[in-house]
Amino acid sequence: MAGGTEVPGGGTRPATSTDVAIEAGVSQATVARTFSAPHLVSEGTRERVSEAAARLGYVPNAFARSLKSQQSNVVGAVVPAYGEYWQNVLSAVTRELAARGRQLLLFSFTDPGEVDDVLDIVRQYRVSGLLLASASIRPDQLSAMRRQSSPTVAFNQPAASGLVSSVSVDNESGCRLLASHLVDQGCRTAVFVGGVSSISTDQARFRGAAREMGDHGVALPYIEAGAFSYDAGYGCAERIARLAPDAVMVGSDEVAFGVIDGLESRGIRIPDDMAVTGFDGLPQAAWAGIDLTTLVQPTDLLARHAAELLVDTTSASRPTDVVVDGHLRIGRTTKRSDR
Amino acid sequence: MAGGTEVPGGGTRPATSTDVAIEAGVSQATVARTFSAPHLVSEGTRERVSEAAARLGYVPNAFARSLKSQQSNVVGAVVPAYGEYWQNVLSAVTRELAARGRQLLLFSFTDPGEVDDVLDIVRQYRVSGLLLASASIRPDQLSAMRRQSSPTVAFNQPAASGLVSSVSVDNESGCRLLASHLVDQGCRTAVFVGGVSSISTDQARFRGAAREMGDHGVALPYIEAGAFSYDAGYGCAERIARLAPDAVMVGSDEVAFGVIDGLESRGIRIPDDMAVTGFDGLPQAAWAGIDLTTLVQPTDLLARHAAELLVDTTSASRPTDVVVDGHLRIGRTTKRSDR
DNA sequence: TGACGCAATGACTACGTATTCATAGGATTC
DNA sequence: GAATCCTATGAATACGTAGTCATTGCGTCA
Repeated sequence: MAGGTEVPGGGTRPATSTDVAIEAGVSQATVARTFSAPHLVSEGTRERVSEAAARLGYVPNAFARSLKSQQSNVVGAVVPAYGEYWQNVLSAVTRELAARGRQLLLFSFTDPGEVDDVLDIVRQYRVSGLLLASASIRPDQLSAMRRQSSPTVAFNQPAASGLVSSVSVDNESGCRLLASHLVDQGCRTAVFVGGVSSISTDQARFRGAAREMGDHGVALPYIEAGAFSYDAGYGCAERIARLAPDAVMVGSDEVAFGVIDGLESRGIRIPDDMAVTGFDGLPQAAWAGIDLTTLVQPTDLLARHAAELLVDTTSASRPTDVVVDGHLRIGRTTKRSDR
Repeated sequence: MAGGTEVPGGGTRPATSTDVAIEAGVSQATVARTFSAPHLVSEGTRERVSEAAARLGYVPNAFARSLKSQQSNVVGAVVPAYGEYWQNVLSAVTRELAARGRQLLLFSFTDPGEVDDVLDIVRQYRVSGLLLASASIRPDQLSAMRRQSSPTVAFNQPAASGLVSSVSVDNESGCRLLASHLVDQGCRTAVFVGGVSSISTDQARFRGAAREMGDHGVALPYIEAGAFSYDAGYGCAERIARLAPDAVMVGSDEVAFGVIDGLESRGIRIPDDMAVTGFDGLPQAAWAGIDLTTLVQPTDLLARHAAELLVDTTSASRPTDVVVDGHLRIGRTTKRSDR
């Protein structure tokens, strides 16, 4: 109920294991054991200590523990500050890590150039694992993590292979599925709208789409939206309209939502005039008003794999690449009513 | 470049300030000062130390620093695991805190009942501030935070007043704005769709809407969706349709998106048959395909206020309640074409 | 009965840093 | 030229915990 110890200033400082020890009439070591290795303490003592601790409002100091035990139970996450997709990933990973007794120290960046500076801060926290959602990172930062034996997992950045583990959806074959579906629907001309062409994921998706389309004799010009955002997609409508393809394959759902609205604002009907596909399987894609055909990433599964790699300390020394299949979601944006 | 010190196991341990001291030929104290109080170190020494540190890949150990200096620079955030709204808030708060040199330790919960357990873990980290997005919390947890002189900020939980600070939008007058707009549009009968009626925010919004409607002689029955989600909103369509009101005021955008789709799936046209309003001003509300009339919360401003309170250590002892006005966003969901 | 083993506990130390105190020069003042 | 002050540095210590080692008490077995 009460808690803390009075301190000159008039405030209080949180109770320490020593305070509890005095209160319970045992040694500090016994208090520590009561919390971190209860089986080494006799029933009666354990009870007495617990009561004293409750009385003082004692909770162990995580910093002191980490310092002494040389491990933190804290996983760092470095993710872009914006983007529907990453918010969902973060949310899923947080849940998985919590289930494994890990805390998440969150860092966000707006510009990939900031990542290296952010990583210097991350390293200060001796994180026991690191989740990375950025491709451009100085190799020495990665090897520093590795030397600390801290598992590092690149999320949906398969290009990071070699130095660190990675977890990602099979972008290429996912796009082949989408392309193949479009061809089945009778698509003869198409366009691919990417977010940022320098991102490896963007490249893999385009590659998959272009190859499948190519196998069916359909050319697939690339249009760069410039960002992975709704607005960027909306702004592509004119360039797309000029090409007047049967289908528009968009590299991400969020951009696709913008593309759809942009096209419709120009009087182009979807799917009758043009079919549209996305990629990611965001919750919004399933909303009845949108009902986008897309490739659904199994986010929970990906998060689970990531969490397992992050918790497994041996994974730092042998980077593993996990690739998971997504599944096709067929919505109204590719259902031609006239065929 | 290189980094760490060889250790029996064959791995390495991160370099310490003592390692750097030896490398640079100075004392550990000087190394510490170079990083935390550079002005106390002479130009030449500072340079020599920095070089040695770079050579060893040294970064200060945040745990040791926090332990010694008795402050952590880490802000805890306890937010619901799901919900579009919270993801946006989290993202905004993260940015604001990063700009103030604070790190975010993230905790999520699925069920409000978990919050108390989560807070026990949070307290272990001696966070220098705590962002709370849950109303139901044991008072002794709050007073424990206060004794630590750690500012605690309830985000959009104005009912938490008294013990902790809070930052929120003016829910009641926001809903009055929406209601007033609907009345202007000729609305004579209406329904309010809440998420979870026990949440104080939900109550405040309903109260504001009901009062304003009452002032104009319009009754406002309350329907509970049961959750703040798209699906919950979608599932309300039948109950709403049965009442056949002119307008549906929904307590949150995410639920409103579901309500709209649910109503349209039953052949109800929006806004011609029913007008719909939301609350929050999520990014999706502005999407052309949705274009929802809603009350836009100034999320960035709210986040800034929260960050400032969290950084200001004096705010722990005198809880402050910040209330900010939202602004009306008028979309197609309330524009009757026939009037 | 003595030797042994096990369970429970206490004394003590180390983790890596920030900070206090002390010290050594060098510059400044009277 | 001595007294004084300031700057730069080092030695030593404490933060709160986990774990190592030593000690005690007690039951077991020969």
